[in-house]
Amino acid sequence: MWQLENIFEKEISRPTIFEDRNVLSPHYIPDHLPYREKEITRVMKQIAPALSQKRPNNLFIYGKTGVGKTAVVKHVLEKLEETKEKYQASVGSIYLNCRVHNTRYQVLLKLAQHAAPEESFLGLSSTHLYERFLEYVGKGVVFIVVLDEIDKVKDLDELTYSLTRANDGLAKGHVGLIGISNSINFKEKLDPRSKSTLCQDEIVFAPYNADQLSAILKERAARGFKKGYVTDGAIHLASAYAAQESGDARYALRLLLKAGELADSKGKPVAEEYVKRARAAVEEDIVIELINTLPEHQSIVLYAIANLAEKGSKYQRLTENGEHVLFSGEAYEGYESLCRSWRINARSARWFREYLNELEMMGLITTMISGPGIRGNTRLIRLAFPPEKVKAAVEKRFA
DNA sequence: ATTCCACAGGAAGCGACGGCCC
DNA sequence: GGGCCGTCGCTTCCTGTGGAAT
Repeated sequence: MWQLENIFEKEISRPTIFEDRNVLSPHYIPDHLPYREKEITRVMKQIAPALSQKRPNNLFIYGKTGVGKTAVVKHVLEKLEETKEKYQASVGSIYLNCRVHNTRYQVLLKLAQHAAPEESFLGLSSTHLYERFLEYVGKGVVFIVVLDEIDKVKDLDELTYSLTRANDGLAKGHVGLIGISNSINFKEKLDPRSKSTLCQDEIVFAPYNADQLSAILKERAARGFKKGYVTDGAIHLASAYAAQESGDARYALRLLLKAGELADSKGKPVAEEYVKRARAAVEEDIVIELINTLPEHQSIVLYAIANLAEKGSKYQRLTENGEHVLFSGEAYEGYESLCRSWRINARSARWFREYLNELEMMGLITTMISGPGIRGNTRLIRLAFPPEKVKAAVEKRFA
């Protein structure tokens, strides 16, 4: 008992270089969003009519991950809530992430629950939920619905239809829709009608460049770490890395946080070397995550390749720069025997080739076609990451 | 030049599954 | 709730390709 308490106390009282770790978390929404002033005003303009009980415009927001789409919209919603208090406007809003609520029913359920928080909607049809929501809006409320990752909704056409139809059927009150997505091609798949209602206005968020990322990181670092515990060099390096990776601020923050953790365990300020190590660590986290979500047979194929790459074989060749490569035929044999020992039915060779293509697309392996010097027309496979790490990740998944 | 090898990847088809329609 | 249709994941079959062996 005593020991346990002491460990807790020790952990708590241990000196740390962090001032407030939350500021560095990807979920944190800062009050100030640098380089997004234009976007903020545009979003505000679209929904401003709501404050004078008029119908707001629907809006579609597009941009790659980590460019501040969600942060901007959440920020605007907060401002909207503040302002409505002041003007006593009858305005409501809800933010939903469609990865969690990915059907028409689930979205409508959240809307109904928002409309009548004390009621239970267990076992009710989506029509009923919809009616309940309309009843609420019909009292003269202007309601803003934000659907983040809107491309994840399975029956989006039906959902947008319901929500826009609400406007036609109501004498008082309006519904405004804001859709957020990181894939622009997805809207081409939409029914033309939902496309035209949803995309009344569009905003495209551009990726951040290295200087902008640097400024963002600096601002966060100033609040996340204790004074003087982050070097400018570290910040510049982290932003440079992230700028290469499609200007993703979330990635930049992840790097900084990881570098912070590494430095913290040594009680040293965050310097460039920690950022470098953080990049490797973050990269590894991402790869492990990727392997964890791989379909069963793809992970077995990967494991088989790692196995062969590790222990080598008679067919194994070396490229000019001395790296190990495998023949696809032999990799298939390895996969087959692995399946046998794990008592799993192996897929056909044809499908195996398809798996190879997918693994290559995910960057877990690289392949090249055999040139002169090798009999036949085959692919040479090379693992993109150290075999031990790949094997460990697969084993963890399989256990 | 011809045949053989060791595959790549397209085409067709098959069974299971999910959604939709009456 | 049963019939139908589209799609997914997969197998089987097949033609193509590029270099090696003869």
